[in-house]
Amino acid sequence: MSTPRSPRPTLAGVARLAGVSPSTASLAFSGSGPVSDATRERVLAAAETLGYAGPDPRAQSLRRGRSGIVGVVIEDRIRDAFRDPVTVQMLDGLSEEIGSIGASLLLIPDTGEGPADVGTAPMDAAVLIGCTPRLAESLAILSRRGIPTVAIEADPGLGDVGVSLDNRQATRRGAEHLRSLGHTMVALVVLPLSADRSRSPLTAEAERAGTSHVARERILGARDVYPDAPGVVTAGSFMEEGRLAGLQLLARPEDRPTAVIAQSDLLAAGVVRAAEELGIAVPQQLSVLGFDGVRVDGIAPYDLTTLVQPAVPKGRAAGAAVVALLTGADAPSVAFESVLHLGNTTAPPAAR
Amino acid sequence: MSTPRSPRPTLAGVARLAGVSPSTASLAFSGSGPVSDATRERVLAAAETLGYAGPDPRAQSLRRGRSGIVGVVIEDRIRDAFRDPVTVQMLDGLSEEIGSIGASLLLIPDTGEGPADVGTAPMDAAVLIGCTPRLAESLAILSRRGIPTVAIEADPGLGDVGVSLDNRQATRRGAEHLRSLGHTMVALVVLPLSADRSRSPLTAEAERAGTSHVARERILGARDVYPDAPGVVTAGSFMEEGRLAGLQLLARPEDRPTAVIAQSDLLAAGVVRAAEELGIAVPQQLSVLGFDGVRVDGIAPYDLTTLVQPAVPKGRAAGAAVVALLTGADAPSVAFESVLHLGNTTAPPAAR
DNA sequence: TAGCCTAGTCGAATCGATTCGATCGAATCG
DNA sequence: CGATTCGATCGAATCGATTCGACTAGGCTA
Repeated sequence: MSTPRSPRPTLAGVARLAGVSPSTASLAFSGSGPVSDATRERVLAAAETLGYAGPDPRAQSLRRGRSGIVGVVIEDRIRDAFRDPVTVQMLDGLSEEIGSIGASLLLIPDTGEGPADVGTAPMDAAVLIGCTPRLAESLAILSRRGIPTVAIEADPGLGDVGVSLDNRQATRRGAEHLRSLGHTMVALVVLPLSADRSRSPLTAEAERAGTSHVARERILGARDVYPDAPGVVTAGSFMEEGRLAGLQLLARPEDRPTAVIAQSDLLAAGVVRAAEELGIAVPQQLSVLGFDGVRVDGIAPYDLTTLVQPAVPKGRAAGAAVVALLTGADAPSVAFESVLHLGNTTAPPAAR
Repeated sequence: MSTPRSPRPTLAGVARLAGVSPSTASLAFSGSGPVSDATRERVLAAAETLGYAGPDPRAQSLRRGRSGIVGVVIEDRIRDAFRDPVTVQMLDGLSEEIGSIGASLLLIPDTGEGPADVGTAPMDAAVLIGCTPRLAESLAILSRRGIPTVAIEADPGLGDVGVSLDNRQATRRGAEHLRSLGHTMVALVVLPLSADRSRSPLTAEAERAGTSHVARERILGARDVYPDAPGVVTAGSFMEEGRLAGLQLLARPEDRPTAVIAQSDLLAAGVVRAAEELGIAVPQQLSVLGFDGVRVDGIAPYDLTTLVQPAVPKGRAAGAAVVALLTGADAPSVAFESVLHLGNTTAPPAAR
């Protein structure tokens, strides 16, 4: 009659109804202390009566000093970040791993302006994916906030823990494969080198000015074998970009390469399509090498020769590092290796 | 000397150093009250000295009763959910819209078991994407927690606000287009009908047992025009699935359809590829109709005839609904309409 | 010069749970 | 049978900020 019932029941209310103290009620819910079965059931029954849905996570995270949230800093537009299957697979591995401690992922688009989420979002740890533009700034903010960070394929040394891939070495291995087949005229199809994503020829200048660690390393690996290979910089890791690059590289028969090293499978698939369009047989007249080893949707019946990187394990490793950082365990950086998968898109160059 | 400096500075510490009360310091940070410039600067300087990175979001959300987090309930595996470009685009629109109130997205994989995140994750509101299997249960949990929900393309009536699409009508319009071109032998390539995703012929039984609202509606739309069209149920919205379905449908020349209604652009693109492989010319010998109108990567130079749905606006609408729910404004359900885009993958059937 | 208003600041209560140490009764042990 | 121990429960402090009402000077009006 007199008590105006509060909109949401609280643990205190449940405790009162059950005739126990709030501390006991808390114990009954968390199961982390000795509580008699009778009491626990009384508390649970009271909760049922009141429609109490469990402890408020906000209060929990204040008191516990932990929110169960891991931030993932991605480039500004979700739709761009998630078009890359490797990113998605990593996220999947990451989610799986941190799920084991009951944490979940908060998406933090790293737009320069706006409500600077990197600075204000609640999280226990953050994972940064190497390709974000403002990586260093974001890291600075996070470190000031005292939030541990894991950096995936960023420049070495960034973040509390790094997860890296043998981009250069792997590409070199792929290039060596092409060389061993006898290719001498090889062209590169390169991932975006910097934040302003625009299509352009791969010039020495563009190469120097590039900020994408991954793209640079993969160029270097190719250059280890083919120091003078020309190339095209794309505007993103999409089949369509690969196709455009392919059309451009294959346009003039007189200086047409006999092999293309693409920096991603999507780009490679696009090059294959361009070749199809131009009536160039793959692999007889053109070899195409990819990178990633994701099941590219829509390239069947080809089986891309590519450098298979362990995308899901990479994500899992990042997740494990997060868990380690949060539990105070040792969190060593990890380096992953790619494996050359020999598909049917590479072959010796056509005899001329 | 005597005060063991606490690991992380707090607002109270900053206030003490600045010689003001905590309340004033809070005002200085949030800017929501009258504070003299001199004081504000003193507080900011003190924060700088102490390395204070701003109010703790955990405490803020407890006090404010709001966390700035919007949950997105997706199917269990991130890598599956995000392979669908429509989902990703919706997410993008959603993120954009809720970003306007400084909220960000928490990914909640809806696995049946495990730490039931739907029940424990902190969030101010939740968005459910229609295709999740345990939709009803999740909604029940959320409602008990008092968390407002927005359901995208779920069965009508679910969630506090619904965002829907004219799946049936749109498909009907597409089918009518095919009929007007003169097609009589039409086959369907259908999205997964239920949680157990397996390839199978589209039987009346499978159709009845289906739980996917979207797939069912799109079938009904096609049936409005072609009541007896045969079909194939795929295991997911992927090109490869479309290709497999296409190979199957087009295998025997004697009962080969002259047109295929695919329930997504990816499936449609796969059907086109299958036709290419079999030497069937599109659109001369086979018309293909898609759904979604996403820029399918890797289908160029075709321009798919498809029902363009406003994916990003759908996400934005969901975001706007969330904002409305949180600000107490009116949050009406929204229905979106698709537009038939006439590309170059449909044409009159070949004269025989 | 009395009266009033306003900008600036402060105190104290509050958000909802967790957790440590204390308490109390009963059971066990010698 | 007294002392010890253990299990169950409770009190009270605490996590870190926000916010409402109260209070104090000045400045302004009449």
